[in-house]
Amino acid sequence: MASRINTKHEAWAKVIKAMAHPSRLFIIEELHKGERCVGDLTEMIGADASTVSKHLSVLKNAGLVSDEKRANSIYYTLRCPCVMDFIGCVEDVLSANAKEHAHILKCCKK
Amino acid sequence: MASRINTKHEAWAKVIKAMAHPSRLFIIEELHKGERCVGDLTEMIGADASTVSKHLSVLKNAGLVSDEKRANSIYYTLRCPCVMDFIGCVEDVLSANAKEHAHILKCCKK
DNA sequence: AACCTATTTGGCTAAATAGCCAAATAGCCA
DNA sequence: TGGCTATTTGGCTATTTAGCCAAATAGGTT
Repeated sequence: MASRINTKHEAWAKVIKAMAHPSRLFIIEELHKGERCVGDLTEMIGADASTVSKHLSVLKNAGLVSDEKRANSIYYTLRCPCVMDFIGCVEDVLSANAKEHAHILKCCKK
Repeated sequence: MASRINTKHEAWAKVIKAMAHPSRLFIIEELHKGERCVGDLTEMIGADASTVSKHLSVLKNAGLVSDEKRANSIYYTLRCPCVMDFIGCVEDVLSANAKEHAHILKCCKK
């Protein structure tokens, strides 16, 4: 049978892949609070400015953020704040994992 | 300043990274409809069984799916169906991208 | 026990990604 | 213009990932 993976799944993956990095999730979380410029984010993340810039360009290419130049800085904005809603679900997954782990420990102790 | 990236962001990234692949998103979508065994998914995806098995183990390690052996097959289940809700938001991002792209084309034509 | 069927693991290669440094660029200000 | 600040790009290396094949494993069945 022909593969049922199609462009739709690839498009989804592109966006989700752009989110799949600790620094980029930090950026998303931070931008959810409000726009930030590259320098601020760089200082908060504590990595090389070029590294942060590249993370921002990954997010921008995926359409997750947009940028605007003002004064002598570039300000980034989260385009679809709904992406942060997803984190709640991710936390559900993590707490389910933690619960299961605790359960396994409990069983083994007996 | 010390980095503000912490374990939280790494844990989030782990889960999201596990989702960030077309085949794995297909699997998630399919499991959202109901449990499926490896053979069924393999046929639908049209890749090597070992490849699909590895995708499933990525999802399982992230805690996104669980498996249960029954008869002579292993059935996989989506543990937190909420992950599919997120796709709606991803679609929002994609349609915002499409809209912007159309807008740019329109501007250039003039 | 020997045999199936279903699934996983190991080994390999090709491709993608993250991060740093150094250099280029862009716009502001003297 | 020349210098300053902020940001991006290029180049490199180390690491991770995807996918295939072949081999191993796990249970059920005869």
